[in-house]
Amino acid sequence: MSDGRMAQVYRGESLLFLTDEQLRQGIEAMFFAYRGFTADPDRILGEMAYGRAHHRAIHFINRVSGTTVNNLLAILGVTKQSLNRVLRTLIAEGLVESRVGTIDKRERHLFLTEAGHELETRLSDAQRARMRAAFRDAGPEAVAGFKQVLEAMMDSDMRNAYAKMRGNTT
Amino acid sequence: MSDGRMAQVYRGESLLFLTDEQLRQGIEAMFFAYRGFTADPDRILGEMAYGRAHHRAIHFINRVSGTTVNNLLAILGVTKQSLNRVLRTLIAEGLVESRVGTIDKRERHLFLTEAGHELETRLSDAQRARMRAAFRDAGPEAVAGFKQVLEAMMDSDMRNAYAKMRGNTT
DNA sequence: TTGGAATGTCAACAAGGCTGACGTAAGCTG
DNA sequence: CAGCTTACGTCAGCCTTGTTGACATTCCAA
Repeated sequence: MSDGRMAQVYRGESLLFLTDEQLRQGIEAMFFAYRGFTADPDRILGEMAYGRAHHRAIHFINRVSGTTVNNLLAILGVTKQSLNRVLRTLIAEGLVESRVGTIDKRERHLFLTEAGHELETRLSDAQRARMRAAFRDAGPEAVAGFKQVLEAMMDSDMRNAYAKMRGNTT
Repeated sequence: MSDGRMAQVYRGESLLFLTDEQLRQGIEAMFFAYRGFTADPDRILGEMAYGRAHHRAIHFINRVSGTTVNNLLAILGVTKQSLNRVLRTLIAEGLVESRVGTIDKRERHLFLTEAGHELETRLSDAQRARMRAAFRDAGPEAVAGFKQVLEAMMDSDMRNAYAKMRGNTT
C-alpha cells in the first residue's frame, strides 16, 4: 500500500495530485480545517454547560425535525447510551421536546423548542459565518470541488445519510 | 448574522453557493467526511491500546522529526499535560524516542523509533488510501478547490502551521 | 545571581465515547 | 392470545482525551 510512492508522479502533470506528498497535504489540511470548522461553535458551547455532542444533536434535530431516536442514532453514528445522556440534558433544560409517536407509540419524535431554536441559530450562524467566508474567498468552482472530494471521502452509508440531508428541508 | 439568508440568492447564479442551504450542505459534508477521514486509522488503533491522539502525535513527530515538545504542542493545539500522557505511553512502549537537546538541554527532541515508523506507515497508508481514492474520483480540479476551501477555513495560526508543514520534507 | 522559560509530573475532574445488562411498553406474528 | 421483536430508556462501569492547578527541575540570559 505504501507503494506507488513516486510511481505516479512521472506519468504526467495530471497525476501530480495523487502524489503521497499531495495526499499528506490533503490529510493535514483536513486536520487543521476541522479545528477551524468547530472552533466557533465550541467557543459558544464552552460558555454554557454544553459540548460538541450537544451541538450535533441540536443540528440534526433541527434538520430532521420530528426524527425518531433511532434515526438520529444512525445519523450521528454513536450508541444510544451516549446519545441518551446528551438528549436527557437537552430535554431537561427545555431545548428539545420528545413526543410519543402517534402511529407507533414506541417511538419518540424529537423537536427543538423555542429555546432550542435560539441556540441552534446562534451556533449555526457562527459556523456558517466561517464557512461563508471560506466559500467566498475560494469561489464557486473551488466550492464545487470541495464538496466533490468530501463526498468521495465518505463511506457509502454516510453518503446515504448525507444524500438524505441534501434533499430534505422539512 | 442570521441575516442575508435569501438576499444573495437573487443577485445571480454566481452567488448560489453562498446560500444558507449551500452552507449547511458544506457543514454536513464536513461532518460526515471527517468521520470517513478518521475511520480507517481508528480501526487500526482500536486493535491496540491507542487512540486518535496517539495517531496525531505519531503523524507530526514523523513529519517534523526532531521537533521539540513545545512545537508539537503548538501544532496539535492541546495542553502539555494532555500531550504528555500520550507521549509517555508512546515512549514507554518504544515507539517514540525523546532526546535531550544538545544546544538547549531543556528541550526534548522527539523522534520515531523503528517500531514507531512501522505503525506510522500502517496508519498513513490506510488514511492515504482513502484520500487517494477520493482524489482520484474527484479529479485534479476538485482537489485544488478542496484544498482552497479548507485553507480558507483555517485560523491564521493554523494556516501558518499548515504552511510550515507544506514546505518541510525533513 | 536571579528571573523566567522549557519541561515534566501529580492530582482531580469532565465530556463523551464504549460495552453489557436489564426493564418496559408497544407492535407483530403464528 | 402467547411469545418474539422493536424502540427506547437507564444503570453501572470503563476508556480516551481534553481541561486546570500546583509544584519541581533544569538551565539560559540579563
